Amino acid sequence: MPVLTSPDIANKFKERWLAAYPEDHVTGSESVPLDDSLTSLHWLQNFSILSADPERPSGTGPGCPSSQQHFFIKRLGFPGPGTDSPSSPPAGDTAATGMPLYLGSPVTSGSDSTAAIPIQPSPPVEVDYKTNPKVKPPYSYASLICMAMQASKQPKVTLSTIYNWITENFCYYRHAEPSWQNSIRHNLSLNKCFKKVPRQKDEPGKGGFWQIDPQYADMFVNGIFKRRRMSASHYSNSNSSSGTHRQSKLVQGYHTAQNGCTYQGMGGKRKHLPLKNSNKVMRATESPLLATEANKADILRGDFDLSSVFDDVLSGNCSTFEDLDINTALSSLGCEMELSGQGRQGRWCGGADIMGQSQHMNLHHQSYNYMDLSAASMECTISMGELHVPHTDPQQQQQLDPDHLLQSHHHHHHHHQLQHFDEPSMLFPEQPEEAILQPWEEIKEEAQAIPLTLDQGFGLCEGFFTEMQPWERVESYL
DNA sequence: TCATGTTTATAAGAGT
DNA sequence: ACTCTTATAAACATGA
Repeated sequence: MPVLTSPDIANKFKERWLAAYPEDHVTGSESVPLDDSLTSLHWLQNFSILSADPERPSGTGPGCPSSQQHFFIKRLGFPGPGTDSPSSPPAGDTAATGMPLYLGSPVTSGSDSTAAIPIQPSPPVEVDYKTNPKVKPPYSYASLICMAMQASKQPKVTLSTIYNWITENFCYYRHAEPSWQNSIRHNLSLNKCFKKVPRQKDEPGKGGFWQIDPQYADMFVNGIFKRRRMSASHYSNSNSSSGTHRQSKLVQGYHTAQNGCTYQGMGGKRKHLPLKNSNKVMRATESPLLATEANKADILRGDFDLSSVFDDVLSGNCSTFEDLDINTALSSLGCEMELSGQGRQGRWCGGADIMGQSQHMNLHHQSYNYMDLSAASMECTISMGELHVPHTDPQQQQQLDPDHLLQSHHHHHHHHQLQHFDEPSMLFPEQPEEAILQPWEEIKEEAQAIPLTLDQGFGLCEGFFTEMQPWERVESYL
């Protein structure tokens, strides 16, 4: 099958989008000046778009994903379903910032990535992280942990589960010296985003369980850690207790509180290769050329830190509106907050596991809507309706290029459909005790965590996109 | 003994 | 220059 490169996809999508929505024609050069926090959500949102496709063949077994799925899995570099191979991430992880979207073996030429989007300065290449032991996945350890937690489908996971998932999905770590496990443990211990759940006394087994600390749920956006570096003005401008509160956490230094959920999920742009093997290990993060590409891709994917936006809004720092299509952001949140009144709760990490793979988690009827999730840091309860900035306001409505519209537009038109978050997040399972799976109920986690399907692994993160309409599907524009 | 978990130290890339 | 963030290494403790 033909494999489309990123520019190909973008261009085709753009063309078809504009054909369908000529009113959305804006100058492509006016990309949104997203700050760094807005450049790191991508892969999972993309992932969500794809995996949210209700018609996507679900039985894509190992090695036989649907074409689209395959493309995106490859494209996103995320360990996909089952044995599908992880491959180049789309600058999702911080560590991926500035990295080539593809690395490794060339796939397609991208020669017809034409005018509209002059990206992809170098031939796209692709890395199959699942089978390529040479390339270190550009995900931070925190992100890896996070992925493993998501993939496990359990509210809490053991260390070995995390190990197993990582080794299963990233060949690099299968062959790497085990020091990376030390780093994983180090991350779990130091990063306050991760919370240890002690094993019950009468429960056999070793070690405790780990989960995302709900207190930091708002730092966990769409399945990845977000840790944007706040500007000084942001700090000073934030006088609401909410904003201040959370920022006070955020600004905790790594050395004073390395734990302060300082991980961005998107990993740092770190090469930092051990001398002993730096010559053989190539981390796919080092193409300055493609940093721009990555940013563009971010925009293309409409990735931004919604929680940060939301936070900004609530803290009265509306400067963000100048940088973001707030409607997009808010819509993306599924944000008519009335949803809480339905007893259905939203969450930052979306998670409508629409395909009903929630057998295990149906026990968890914890109530996390957006407010709940961020209750620790945001004390006001404001209807999102009040926050809507009329997107007829030319000053505030950001000029989106068609690529950006890829995502934002469907939010504009369909955010009302994104209000349903049927599935409680398993990542922040601070539900009433009786609702929590007892540790011993952790079902064969080692065996189960590995061979995940796309949906199983990441349905959790589909929150914003779980109810995509057919027209919303990317492939319909390709 | 080994797996797990905590803590300290250090290095380095990148942002401010 | 300084700070933040992440990676890496290592010492040490604990418990099965």
